[in-house]
Amino acid sequence: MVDFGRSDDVRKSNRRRILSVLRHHAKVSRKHISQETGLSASTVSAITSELLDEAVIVSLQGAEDGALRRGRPQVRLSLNPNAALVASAVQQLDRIAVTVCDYAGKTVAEIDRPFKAREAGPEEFPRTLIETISDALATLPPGAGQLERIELGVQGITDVEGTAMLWSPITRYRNIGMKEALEDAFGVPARVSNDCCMIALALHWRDPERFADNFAAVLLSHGIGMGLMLNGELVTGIRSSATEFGHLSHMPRGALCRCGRSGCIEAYAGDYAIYRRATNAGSESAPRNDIAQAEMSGIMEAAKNGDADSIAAFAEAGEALGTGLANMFALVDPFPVALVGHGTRAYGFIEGSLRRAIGDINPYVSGSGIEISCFPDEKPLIMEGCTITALLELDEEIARSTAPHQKIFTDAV
Amino acid sequence: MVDFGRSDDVRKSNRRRILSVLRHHAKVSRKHISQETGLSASTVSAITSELLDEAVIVSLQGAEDGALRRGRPQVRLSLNPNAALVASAVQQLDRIAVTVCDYAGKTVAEIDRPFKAREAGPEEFPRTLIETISDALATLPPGAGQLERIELGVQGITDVEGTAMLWSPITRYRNIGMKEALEDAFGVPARVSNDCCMIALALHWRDPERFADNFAAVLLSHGIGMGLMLNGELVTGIRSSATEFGHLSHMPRGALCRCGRSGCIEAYAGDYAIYRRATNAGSESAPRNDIAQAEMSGIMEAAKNGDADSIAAFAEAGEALGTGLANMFALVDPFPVALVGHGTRAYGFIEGSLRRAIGDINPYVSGSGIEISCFPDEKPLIMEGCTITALLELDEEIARSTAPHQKIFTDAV
DNA sequence: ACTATTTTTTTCGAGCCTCGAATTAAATGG
DNA sequence: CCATTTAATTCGAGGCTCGAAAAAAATAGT
Repeated sequence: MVDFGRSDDVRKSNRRRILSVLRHHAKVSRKHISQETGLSASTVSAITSELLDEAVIVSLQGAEDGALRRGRPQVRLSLNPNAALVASAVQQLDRIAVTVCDYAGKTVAEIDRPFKAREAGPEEFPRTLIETISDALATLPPGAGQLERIELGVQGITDVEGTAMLWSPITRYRNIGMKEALEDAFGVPARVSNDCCMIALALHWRDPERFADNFAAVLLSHGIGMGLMLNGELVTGIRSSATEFGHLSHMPRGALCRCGRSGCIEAYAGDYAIYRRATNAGSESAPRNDIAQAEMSGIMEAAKNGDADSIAAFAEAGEALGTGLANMFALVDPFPVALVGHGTRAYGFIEGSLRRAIGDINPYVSGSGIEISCFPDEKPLIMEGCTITALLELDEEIARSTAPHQKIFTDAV
Repeated sequence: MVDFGRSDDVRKSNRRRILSVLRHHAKVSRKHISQETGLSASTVSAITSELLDEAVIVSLQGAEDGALRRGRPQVRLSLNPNAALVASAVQQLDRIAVTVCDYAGKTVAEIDRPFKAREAGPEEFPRTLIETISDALATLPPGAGQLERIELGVQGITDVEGTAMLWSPITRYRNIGMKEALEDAFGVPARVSNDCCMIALALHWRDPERFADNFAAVLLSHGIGMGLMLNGELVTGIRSSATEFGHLSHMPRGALCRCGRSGCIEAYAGDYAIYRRATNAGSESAPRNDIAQAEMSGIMEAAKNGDADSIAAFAEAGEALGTGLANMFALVDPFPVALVGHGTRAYGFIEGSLRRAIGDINPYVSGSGIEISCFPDEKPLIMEGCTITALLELDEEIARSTAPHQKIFTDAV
């Protein structure tokens, strides 16, 4: 329950709703906002003129699209691109990417450069990031808005407050603080989030029909991650970021996981697990962490040519994923699933056993009824998720910052 | 985000907050309410006098407790017991219990009588319930309030709307509608909920320190159930009621579960599973569903005397439960756990392997750090959960029903 | 060219609601 | 019996939303 008592909280809430409409639709008239929110035309008029004064939105003259109709034309309103800038960043095993977007969501600068995470010391993570963001900002023309927020997506575990990478597969260092360094460098709020959570937010934003209030995004990569949305809210841990789907127990006392335990889903479905099984290396053998994409392609090729071990490797991966999903479905009923990352290239070899495991474990669910879609490239999704997160936070802040309404009276006639 | 636009929504919200304070503390002064809610004294005065007019609350004269202090004494306010009645019911395998409480939460009538669920036809479930509630109401003196709500707790799966028992271990019939029959019979809103959810709510209400915003209640009985609270909200399925914790996969292709699948947690930790393992009956043998408490006590006795199979039975149960809990902890970080039901009598035999499994699977969590408490008797908890649910719904309805404030002017002097 | 019509947006007054200040109420202490 | 202290109520100010009326800005028709 929202905690509000005074009546200007009503104004804040209505500002929020109006900004939300503007965030969803590029150009909307006051009329449209009024219909969408259920607020009266007078209220919409009052709030939008406030937002115009604050230069949060702009009104677009002319450029009327569509048939000319009789009557006073609707004035289209839009978020003011120059109201702010947000920086989104993705730090991965081998690359670092930064995107700067304006307040209307358009990308205005992009950098994607190599970064050797394994060889980097703990202080290099924030430092490289600060450098890259600075470089991206330097490319902007002087007229652009001010940077207002930074959002970073990384693999691994972060704390719910978004201050640090508690653990990440891309480095052996723990507890690398990011938030504070970024905030000190740029003087604006920053957060670090789990990549899978960002992917889920991006999908929810991209296709709210399919990825509505309940769905999961599963990242199939060297490891296995999940971003889970339930009731329209991202599920995070109580203290740490993510639903560690990859480390659910699939098979007690089973295959060795790179986390050191046995029988995790990842120990069957991660790249290293598939590689290990396909090369018949024994489920207790140490996970390799330097498997090239070409090697995975080789296994797919072998499977295509009927190699029994390769086929079994993918089948066991599918079974582990399916069992894990079935467990999720037992907890909260079935929901659509997005598979993301390069692991989806082998979807053809995985799907059968995955669906069988879902069906096996939960007979109330026809295994084939689950909607599964694949997105091979995770990076743009992570980036999009970071951007939308930053923008929505900004919207929230703007909605809340309602200065006491002051009318200015002048003596002049 | 709460959807509110008009300013009387503020009043509704503040009514809600004041009612919430009154629900938590038996006798509170306006002063205290003002401090607790942060609302001004004048607002509290206005709203409480409204609530007094509506006879939702009463003001207690005299009966001052504590030291007499200088100054005008605080007037204690309380919820008006006669404002309403709510009926709570628990329908189990062998008994049906009904409790009627007044609006202040005091039990005013109770019935607990035998009911043979296995032999009952589908229509007997609502019918027996209606009879028992009627009988309970008949014992009340005429001055008592009006029945306003009915809340039923049952084992098994219900739909999120609370209309029907979709599946329950106490009967072979599916999809037994309860809500409509009860509403038709008594003319007030009714709901049917999963028993474990009610247990979780009761614990949250009883001991908000220990069972705060994140915890789980696990029912150890013939089957295994879970009520899960995250971020202060009960987790339910998308369509059906409950976190089917008992049917998470513990061991793929493992022991036969009474649900027909293999390897569920319940197939290791339910009474029938412990019995099966202790009697060395083979993990594929059909579950017995008529195991008496005495038989379970016998197994505990045997374990106490060193019987290897009995000890193994409990140890395997603990491992299955621990693995399941570790999976939950991987999803949302560790949280306190309440074990509920007669299965907790064997906690001494279960704890070791349970904690080992938690530690095994999640090394970040010292297995012994998880707070586990036992509540052998589940029935009063289910009942309490039903009552508090009904009362809170009533509070919500009363908070919302703010008639347009009408001052009555009379001509008389 | 000019007026009627249509549609959108703004302005204005009424009605709620909360708050702080002032007032009233109800007790104790000397 | 009056001063003091604390609680509760009353009253006016200010903010907010809403509906009605007015103003603005276009087209349609003569």
